[in-house]
Amino acid sequence: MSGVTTEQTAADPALRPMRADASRNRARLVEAARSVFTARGSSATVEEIAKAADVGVGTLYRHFPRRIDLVEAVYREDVDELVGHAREDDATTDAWQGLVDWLDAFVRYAQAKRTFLTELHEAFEKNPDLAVESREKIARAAGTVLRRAQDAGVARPDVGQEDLMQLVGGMCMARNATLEQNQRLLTFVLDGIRAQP
Amino acid sequence: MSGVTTEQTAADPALRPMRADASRNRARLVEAARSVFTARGSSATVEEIAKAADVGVGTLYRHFPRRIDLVEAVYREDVDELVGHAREDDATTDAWQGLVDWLDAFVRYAQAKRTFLTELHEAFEKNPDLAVESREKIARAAGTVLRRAQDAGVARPDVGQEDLMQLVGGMCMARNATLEQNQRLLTFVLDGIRAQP
DNA sequence: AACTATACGGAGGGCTCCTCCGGTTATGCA
DNA sequence: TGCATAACCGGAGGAGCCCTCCGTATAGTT
Repeated sequence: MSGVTTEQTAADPALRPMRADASRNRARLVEAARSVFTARGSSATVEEIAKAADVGVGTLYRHFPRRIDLVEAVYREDVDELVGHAREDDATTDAWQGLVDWLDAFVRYAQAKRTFLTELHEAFEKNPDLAVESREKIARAAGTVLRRAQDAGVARPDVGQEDLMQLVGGMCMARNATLEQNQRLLTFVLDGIRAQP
Repeated sequence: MSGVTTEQTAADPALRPMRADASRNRARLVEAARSVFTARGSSATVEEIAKAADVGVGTLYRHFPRRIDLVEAVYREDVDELVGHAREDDATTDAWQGLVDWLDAFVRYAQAKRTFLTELHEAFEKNPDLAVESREKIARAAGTVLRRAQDAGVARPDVGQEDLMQLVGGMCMARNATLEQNQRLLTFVLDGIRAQP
């Protein structure tokens, strides 16, 4: 239920808006890919994904010429959704709660990333820009929510966005850590970041 | 030139020593696999490896039932060679030089590991024991060389083996770091560890 | 030297990624 | 609205790769 987005492939400049069915199918394909990758991991096949999206393999390959492009598309959506969280609650919610919510989203994102990490690593290998672009996007988002909390006086001013990423990112990268463990650890980090009255 | 080792698969207990040609072919296969994986990365095929070892694919599959088993074998050899370095220079060489040499070997090992990291991650995924066993082996070796240097009074006594691993391991995991950069960083770490007179 | 257990080799099966092209559908214009 | 055409859909099939099977060759033993 993410609305009808008339997005188009990043390659061609907007000569024409994508046809309605094409953009709908593209969205369904990414959604299906996320679902199948999460369920079957590395052994997910493109036929499976096409079937889950109610689409032929030909259509799939029109949108995503190589299997790895699907992985990339899913990952890009995940990253965009994560950084989107940082923009939404601009003035509506509490600054501290905004930080808490965003870090929680980050932990969930990192956890989800681990379910198809082998595929993702291959994507990074094939397209190094993907890694640096995503890292920058996320760093900017982290900076936004952190600075907002600091400006409101609820977060310690001597914590940098890099510190935050290092702390939380490293935490999530550790093997055999469950979502619950990471969320528990996150509360410790948050206690450490909160401004002392 | 590693000598004729009459090793056998880890699975079956020693009912009989491996036949000479079999053990020779096994060694050649691992050697060929290392070479081909290093050269072609993820796109290395088993046919290529068999040809490089002057052996048929049937023979390859007798020794390594699945492609991933080859990756595992190469990795195990690399780890064993690394921890071997820690034992060789027991009383022959200087304790400090022993530590330096071993850490240098470690950096080289980590660098080599990155050339086929996608494959390796899959191997860890399939066989989690491989990761923990290797980590323990390496940790023990690190402890050995470190303690020896500390007993000789040339390394600070307040540095733990875990600190060492965290420091050097984390350093090597960073993306786009060259062997030279890491070796430079290693000199800083060594300066920090050396006992102050 | 003969015998037997063990290993070798490579043709072929099955699966997966990806391509190609005839049929179908959406969009712009009269 | 109705038509022309450009864009899109679908699935059969090619190519390549992992892995199996079984007849042949060889090392080790008596």
